[in-house]
Amino acid sequence: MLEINDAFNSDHNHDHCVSGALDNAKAICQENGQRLTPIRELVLRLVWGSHKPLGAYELLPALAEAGFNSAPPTVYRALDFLHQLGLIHKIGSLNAFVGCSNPEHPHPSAFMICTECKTAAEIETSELQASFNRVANSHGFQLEEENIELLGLCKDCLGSES
Amino acid sequence: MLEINDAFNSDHNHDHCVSGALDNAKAICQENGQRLTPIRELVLRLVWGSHKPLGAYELLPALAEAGFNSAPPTVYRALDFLHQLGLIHKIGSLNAFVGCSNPEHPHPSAFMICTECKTAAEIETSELQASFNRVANSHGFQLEEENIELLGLCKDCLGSES
DNA sequence: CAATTATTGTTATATTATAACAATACATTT
DNA sequence: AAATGTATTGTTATAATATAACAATAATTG
Ligand SMILES: [Zn+2]
Ligand SMILES: [Zn+2]
Ligand SMILES: [Zn+2]
Ligand SMILES: [Zn+2]
Repeated sequence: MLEINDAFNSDHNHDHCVSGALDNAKAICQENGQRLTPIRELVLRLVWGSHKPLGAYELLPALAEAGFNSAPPTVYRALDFLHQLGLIHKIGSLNAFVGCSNPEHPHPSAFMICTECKTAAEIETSELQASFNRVANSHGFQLEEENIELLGLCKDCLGSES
Repeated sequence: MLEINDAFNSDHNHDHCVSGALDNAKAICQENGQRLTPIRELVLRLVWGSHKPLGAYELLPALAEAGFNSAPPTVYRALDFLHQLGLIHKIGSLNAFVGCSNPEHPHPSAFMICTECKTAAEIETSELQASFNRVANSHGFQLEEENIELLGLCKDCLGSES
């Protein structure tokens, strides 16, 4: 059962993604005794504005519009906070951030990323996990974190090629 | 048969890695009608100085010492050249580059990376490939490139913990 | 040799990220 | 509520990573 979020389904109700993410964030902050301050919530909303990973500097204008300080440390602090709680992932090859679809269950960062429309869809890795563990174990490597990026063309972009 | 290079074997003869990499580079440049100029060869040697990924700016001093121009574009051009021929990989989460152990056979970038000693050991992904293809196919995704990073502690660093 | 192309040199700038410290807001104790 | 300590945000400066643009040189081709 390989699951994925709805990122590549252009018909999905994205408001559900956002409201779900906000609900998750509130619950997780609660559990961890952390505060989802206005800045943090705004940054989370902005990151969840779409399923396309956003760079830190792309968030600054919206912070300014909302009346907050919009210097880099402000947004990086919020991103670090959200990242540490597992509410967002960082896509290393893009230097960009995207919302986590399932923060209630901590898991590695694993995405299919469309190089055309830039959409990043999170992959459920439980099946892959066995393979990774086998590779690691066979070399005495203690696996602690994973960054998995599958790059290519999503269904929609394949369909609309020249 | 999961294979790996000798990166995590501290006893390995690293001169073999370097000379092999140089031989491969010369052959591949030949086949592709490209020139392994002195700058490009030096950058490749520097990247192969160890199995620890190096940032572009870490290479500049050595370029200067060797009498070359040592401005960023020089090293980025050489890195881009080597990357396009598959002679080196870029580790996205580190913004750093490491030599490819098997450039004769183009393949995705896949590494185990020790967060303690910084060594990056390339993983043979043919077994994982089936899983990745299955995930991609099941979502109509046309897989074109992969960046796989497994982070953790290598055998040696596990053994010498406090 | 002349013309063309590839490579390198050079200067400037764009992009991404963090350090350091001050000011404010929040929480806790009295 | 006032005092205290902690967490968060504001602010300025700078570090680290990467590219744009054009000039100069070297290599290749005709
Ligand atoms: Zn959505
Ligand atoms: Zn996630
Ligand atoms: Zn070696
Ligand atoms: Zn390789």
